[in-house]
Amino acid sequence: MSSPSLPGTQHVSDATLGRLSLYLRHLTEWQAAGVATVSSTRLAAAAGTTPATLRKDLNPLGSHGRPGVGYDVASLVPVLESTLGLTTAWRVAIIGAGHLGQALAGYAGFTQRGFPVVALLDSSRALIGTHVGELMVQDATDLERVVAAEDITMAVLTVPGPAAQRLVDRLALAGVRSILSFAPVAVQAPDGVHVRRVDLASELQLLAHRAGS
Amino acid sequence: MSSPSLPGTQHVSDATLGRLSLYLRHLTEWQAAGVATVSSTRLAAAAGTTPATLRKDLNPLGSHGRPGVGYDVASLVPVLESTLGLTTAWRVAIIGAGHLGQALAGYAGFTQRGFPVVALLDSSRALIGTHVGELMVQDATDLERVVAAEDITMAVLTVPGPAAQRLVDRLALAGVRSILSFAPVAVQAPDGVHVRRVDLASELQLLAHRAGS
DNA sequence: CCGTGTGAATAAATTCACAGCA
DNA sequence: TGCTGTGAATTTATTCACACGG
Repeated sequence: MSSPSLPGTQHVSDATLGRLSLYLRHLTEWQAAGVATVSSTRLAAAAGTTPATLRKDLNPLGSHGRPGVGYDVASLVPVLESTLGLTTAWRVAIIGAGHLGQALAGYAGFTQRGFPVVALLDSSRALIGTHVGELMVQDATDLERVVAAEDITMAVLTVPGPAAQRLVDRLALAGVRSILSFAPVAVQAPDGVHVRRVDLASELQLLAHRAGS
Repeated sequence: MSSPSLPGTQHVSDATLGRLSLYLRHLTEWQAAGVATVSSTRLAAAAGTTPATLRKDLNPLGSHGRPGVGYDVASLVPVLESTLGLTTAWRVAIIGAGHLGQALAGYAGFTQRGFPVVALLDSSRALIGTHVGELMVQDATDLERVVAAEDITMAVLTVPGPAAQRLVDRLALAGVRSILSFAPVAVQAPDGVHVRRVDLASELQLLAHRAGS
């Protein structure tokens, strides 16, 4: 499945990407506050990691730090944005307008960080046609039409486990290649379609284990 | 009931725990369906991992599989529940009654999997006193009193980044040792207090990167 | 002096391979 | 024959240590 790294596109691991996202968040904050340079020690502390890890993370993106000074904030921000794929205009659809789906539709964090939610779908008669914030819940039967009409490039699945696989199949067929699923089941997707799973109850169980030991 | 009499709790990694949670989910489903035994191949497929990894995951929990047959479902379920800390009665408070907090308060998945939400707090005058499902939003100023009165053992933080650290400090001081934070900032906690961070926008950025490469 | 960039060392997680039991 | 349990090998991630530039 993994294609050899194309010239210019160094491989960046998932663990690293998660941290890059945090780095970017702090850098934009500091950029707005007028901070010009930042040392690896300071940025690492803000992101909850170590200076060594941070430098390793930033290394494959090119040299944007000056010895004795630190990293140039203004120079680093666009590089991170580009690496994280924020140069493309993403358009997100949320499938499943239950509690979680409605909340994510109204969650300002998504839009703020470059992922505007432009459609909300559900299969329940009771929900279709109702309004959640500025969005109207659309019929999940029309998934393919909505994806095309709204130019959806990313989907968030907040549906019960059993419904997830079928929706992933339909989304993939409709051309959506990035899917974030909250369903607590493993799903399969064709090559080129990326599914990432977040299991909230699982996170609580992990905490429960640690507290018990 | 029969807690594993092995005195030393073997170390189980975070990566493994995340998978154990998924295994448990499928096992309870199959147990209800009357399935008696399951092979590592089948369970691994359902959880989206490999048989070898699954056997390694289950190994430190003791031998519950029989060669040539597979794992005994009824025997494995309680072991996983015990390992994941589901034998204690957890009581969850959600701090922050914004979109995300309200959704999680009404999210059935938490209660279903052993983590009932029994309190919802916020600092906004406009929200205090309003009802979300069966819960009334309480004043975050009273955090310490609510933790004691409701016997809170776990907290979910759905507050803006800048507010997170202060609340972690107060929760730790009030005796809460397990915290799940949705704030996109690193927080520090004293020894014995576990904080796990989930950054939803970060998950989308990870997908965005993969799609761009 | 600081603080970056990076090779070397260490630690962790995953995969392989196979002996042995039902 | 099928499938577990587990040591060994491999891949991946993190930490250490230090040469070199401002």
